Amino acid sequence: MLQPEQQPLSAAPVPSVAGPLLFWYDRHARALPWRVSPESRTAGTPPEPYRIWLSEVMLQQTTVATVKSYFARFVDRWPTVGAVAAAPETDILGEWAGLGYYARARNLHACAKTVTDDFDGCFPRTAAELRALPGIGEYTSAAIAAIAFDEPVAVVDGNVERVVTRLFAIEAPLPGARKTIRAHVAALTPDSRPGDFAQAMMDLGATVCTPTGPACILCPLRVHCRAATQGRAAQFPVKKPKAAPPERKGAAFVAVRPADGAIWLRRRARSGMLGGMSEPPTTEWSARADGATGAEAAPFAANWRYQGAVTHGFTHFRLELEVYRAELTQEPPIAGWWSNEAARGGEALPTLMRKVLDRALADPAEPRQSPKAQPRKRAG
DNA sequence: GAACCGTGGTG
DNA sequence: TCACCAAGGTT
Repeated sequence: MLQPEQQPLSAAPVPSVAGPLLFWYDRHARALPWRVSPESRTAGTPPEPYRIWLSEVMLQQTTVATVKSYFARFVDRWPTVGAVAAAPETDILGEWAGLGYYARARNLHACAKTVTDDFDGCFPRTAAELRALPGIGEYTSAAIAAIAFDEPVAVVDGNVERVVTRLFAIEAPLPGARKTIRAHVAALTPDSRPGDFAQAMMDLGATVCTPTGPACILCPLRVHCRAATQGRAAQFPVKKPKAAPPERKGAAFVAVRPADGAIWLRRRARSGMLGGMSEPPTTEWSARADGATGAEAAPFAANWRYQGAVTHGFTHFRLELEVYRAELTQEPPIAGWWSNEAARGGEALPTLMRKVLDRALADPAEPRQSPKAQPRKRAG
């Protein structure tokens, strides 16, 4: 059913977009570690499905700049999907630590095992089949199918949404406008070079049709773009406003073994926040008013001393954790393990927990304001 | 649909 | 300081 604010697809500049966009892409495509250049592609070098899959999962809600170093370490350590499948899940989580959205890492491992066990180590070649694999949704299935296997499917990510809402000056707010956007992309996608078309749309969104200050003067599509024609590009996409995230509060307890400075860690539940990742023992993270804090909330008795608090912003709430420290000569009466400094770089510690450890181990003379976690250090 | 799930960069 | 954003998926 066509909504009043939607334009009929017949009004779309469909035939003239793919040509100039691919012409632009052949000259301005970004060089990325998982990408085969347009020239090599034309010369017959296909992209490796394994590298496309891995990069696409890492790139979910994550910037190219952040992904590059993680991608390099992953493919160096696990060169094939079979190698990922054969690795213990804790190793995958350890290599993913700091990248966020840790369900991606668990699903990545599950997906690798499915591809290895049920598909003889070869990724299925259609978006519909890929869509059934763990961690591969609407976007990622289309992206892999188009880029690795030349299937002409609509690939819609945040970049494409921005480009399309500007091209057609779509006034309806996201996420409601997604169906309309998808229909436009499907109509624009060519049967020839669908993978390059998808990557070209995303490159355009990342480098020219940017969220703020779009460089319309450099855009190969500006003559087709309604928003640019009206001088309103930066006004799109329209988004539904979100409520401010609530605050939660809790406490973290860092037990230190004086002999070698090792710290007692445990593994979080596989589901929920930071699922499967490592941490020093923490309380539940409750609403700010009734959060369990103070040394009384500790999982076992010790000479806990307050070391200051750390704050951390998650997608849907902000957290303040009080940090307590105690020296222990005996093993604590709860499940876990000692992790010394040499082992700590390889632990699956999320950024929040690295902030907690930094706070707990900081020199008491240091000011307690610095909220940044130290950059991740790795053993070996 | 909407809530849940991380983190780092940027204005 | 803060709000927004980034190659989204699952429940």
